[in-house]
Amino acid sequence: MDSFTYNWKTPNECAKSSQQEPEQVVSAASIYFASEEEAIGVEQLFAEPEYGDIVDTLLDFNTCACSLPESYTKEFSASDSVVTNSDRAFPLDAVQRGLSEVDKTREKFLDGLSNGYNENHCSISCEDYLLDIELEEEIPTLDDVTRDVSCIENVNLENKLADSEQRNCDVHVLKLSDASTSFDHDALDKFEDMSTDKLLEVFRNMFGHQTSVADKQWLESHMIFGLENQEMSDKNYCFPKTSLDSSENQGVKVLPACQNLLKVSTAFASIFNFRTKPRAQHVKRREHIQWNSFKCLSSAAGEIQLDFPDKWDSKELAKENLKCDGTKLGISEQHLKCKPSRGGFGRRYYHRGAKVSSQGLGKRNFQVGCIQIPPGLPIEERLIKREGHLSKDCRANRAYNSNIHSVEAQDDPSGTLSDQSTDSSSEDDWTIGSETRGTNQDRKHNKYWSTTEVLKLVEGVSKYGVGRWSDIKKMFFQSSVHRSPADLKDKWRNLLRASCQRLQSRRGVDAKKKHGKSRIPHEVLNRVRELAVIYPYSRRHRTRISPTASLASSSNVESDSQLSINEEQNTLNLTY
DNA sequence: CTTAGGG
DNA sequence: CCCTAAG
Repeated sequence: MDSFTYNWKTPNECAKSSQQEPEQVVSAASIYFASEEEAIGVEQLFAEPEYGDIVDTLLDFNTCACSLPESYTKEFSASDSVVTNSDRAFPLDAVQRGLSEVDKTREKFLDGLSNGYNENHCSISCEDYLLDIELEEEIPTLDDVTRDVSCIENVNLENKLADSEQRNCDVHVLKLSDASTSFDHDALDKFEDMSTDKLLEVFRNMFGHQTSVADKQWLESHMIFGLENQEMSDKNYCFPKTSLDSSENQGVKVLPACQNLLKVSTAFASIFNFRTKPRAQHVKRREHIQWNSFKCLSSAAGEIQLDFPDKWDSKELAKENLKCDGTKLGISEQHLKCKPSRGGFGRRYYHRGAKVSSQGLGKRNFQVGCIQIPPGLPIEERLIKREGHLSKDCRANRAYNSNIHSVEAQDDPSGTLSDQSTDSSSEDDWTIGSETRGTNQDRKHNKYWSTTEVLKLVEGVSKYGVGRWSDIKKMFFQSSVHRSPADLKDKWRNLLRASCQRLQSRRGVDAKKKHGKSRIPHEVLNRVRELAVIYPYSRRHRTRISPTASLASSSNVESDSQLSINEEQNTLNLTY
């Protein structure tokens, strides 16, 4: 897997997990400073008295400027890469030596560091810190790759990424080498002839600040490293952006390990970039610096495992999103209960059901709690009427309750579309809901549509067209009991609205950000618009609105749906 | 039974 | 998400 595995955990957690997950232990050194200033920053941090011990034992700044993980060195060494140079790599044996000596100091250090930092504080700080760094615009994350898929086949993109890891490494090495071809290595030789004082002066001129370290070898290596970084930044090199186009996905060029490496180094650049960051900002982030620096250094000693924070892990992020959805679900349902407009029929109706239930009719009432009973009829009559008027959904749910497992056993016949996460979670929710619905569940399924489901819907519409909802349901949503054809229709209507709104917001002021990021990828919405042009949403609606009417009303204020219909008509008029 | 459309 | 009208 990745050469870099960072556990952003507190010391205690790390100590525990290091025993539980030994396979995640990285090779001894796993810091890679993207810039000279990063290294200096760490050095300055540990130059402070309270960290003096740890500096001497953990990091040997006299002998190295940066460190690379063993696997990384192996991978790149054959290609004459910029970043691999043995005299700049962290001496592994030194680290391991320090490892045995450092136990007591480390404990002391951990105590000192965690003083005033409870675990929550640490994690929050890390998160805040990470949020503070704006990296996403520059580097596409793995999550972006998997989220911004434009068609369903790309769901397995992650696997492709993993499979092509080695190949892409070569690509990167080549690029890196290219970036350094113009680098004047001969100029570096003169460093050897310089005195230490001269080197210090050159160092100061080169990096803009004085170093407290006067070791000649250290200075040389730092300057070489800085020059090379300068070279790379002059070239404005960045990792190739991943194309979201499905036709190019076979050659995904972002290597996760390298990507993460870049992120880590960029993060450090952000921390230790004293020249570009205002002083106040630096001071403000001091606690972050200490904590993150500690983590990196500890990981260099192979003691503390560092994991990538959730923000960088697409799977974890997806899980978080699911969790968030669940939370939102709860909130929204609570909210719905309090909303007078919506709560109207559902809650009142439930109270009637409870009355009936108290008269010995038992659990059935929970199951029909969603059916509206005409008031005034005797209870028995109401029940009979209810049975006759049982909606499709309620019948389906009843059947579902009677044989949950058999329904669950059904699988998606298409086989290409797995919606396990949403299905299982929603079904779990539903199982719970059916037991407790009497008290706090008015609506049967207030389950948010996942991106996968939206993709399936788009796929279905593109295959069958708009209007054949039951066909789409049979074909793509057979395993999703809680998505009725009407739901698909409703969702399509909402998607249409969303895509239209997005179009409008792009024209004018981008007010969408107020409501947070839409989870629906742009590509999907674009596809929805395409399909809306091909398959007009409503034939009835179209015939109802005459072209003259649309022209007459075009100057007036219109609702989004009407506007979208009119837009479709205009497009259709143009194309036909 | 399915769909469109309103709420 | 639910309901109703219409086919």
